[in-house]
Amino acid sequence: METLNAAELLAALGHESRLAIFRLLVEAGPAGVNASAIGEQLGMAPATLSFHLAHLSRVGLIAGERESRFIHYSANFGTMDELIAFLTSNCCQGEACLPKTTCCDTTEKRRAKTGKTA
Amino acid sequence: METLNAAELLAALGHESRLAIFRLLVEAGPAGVNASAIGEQLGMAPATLSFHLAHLSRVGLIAGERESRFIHYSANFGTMDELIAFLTSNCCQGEACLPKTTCCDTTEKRRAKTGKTA
DNA sequence: CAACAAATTCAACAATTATTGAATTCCATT
DNA sequence: AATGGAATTCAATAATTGTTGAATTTGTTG
Repeated sequence: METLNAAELLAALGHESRLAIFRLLVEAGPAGVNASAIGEQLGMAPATLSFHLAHLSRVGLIAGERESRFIHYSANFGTMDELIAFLTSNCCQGEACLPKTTCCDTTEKRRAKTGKTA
Repeated sequence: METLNAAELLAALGHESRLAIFRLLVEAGPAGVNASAIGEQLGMAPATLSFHLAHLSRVGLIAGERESRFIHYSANFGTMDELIAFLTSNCCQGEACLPKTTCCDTTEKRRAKTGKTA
């Protein structure tokens, strides 16, 4: 990932409303949440919500899929993955400096659950 | 970490110049880099650079320490750690969805090097 | 097809953020 | 204490981004 692209993703998440939307979708998982339900939970006006959803979609952090009258939005975990990889890459010329990321702890927990080693 | 605080950090990183500064400092490691050297490497005017350094400092992503006439700036890895932890927490109600973060790969590599298991 | 609900788009305005030349502060050296 | 370099602050301006009511599109249902 290039710096310009990563900056776009970070800027998209760097707004309280958009971050709240994204976190909601991350916690909701692949099933997704429809726009009006998001607006209701976060107390956002429809037009404002659409503006932020469009922004997050444009940069590829979320995606919407129409299902009858509703549009279900869900987080794009792959994009998030790439962003975190970019942020932590080439850290400290290979020296240990990020020893306790919860990201890794979470992976540990997942392994403990599933029994898989990779 | 709260959403508001995380959004501030992400917004700080969500600007191409500031992200470039931060990445430079992450790669430089704890030793840090002085302001004019940063400006030279990234081709930024002094006043512009100061503005962005102040922003990154204010939110706690970097810190500057004076050494004679120079001010050495370095990345605050702890803050970065917390941010990544926030972004990846409560993901998908505990289901696996971020299986291949380089963050974790890097931890693996580090363990392979040091021989430590935690 | 008329009525309604979900969601977006539009347009106008408000608010915030970024850039930069000039002035200033801080420190070391002579 | 004067010179000069590192870095910041200031002030004015430029540019971008966010908000929202009203209008519009899209799809469902009576």
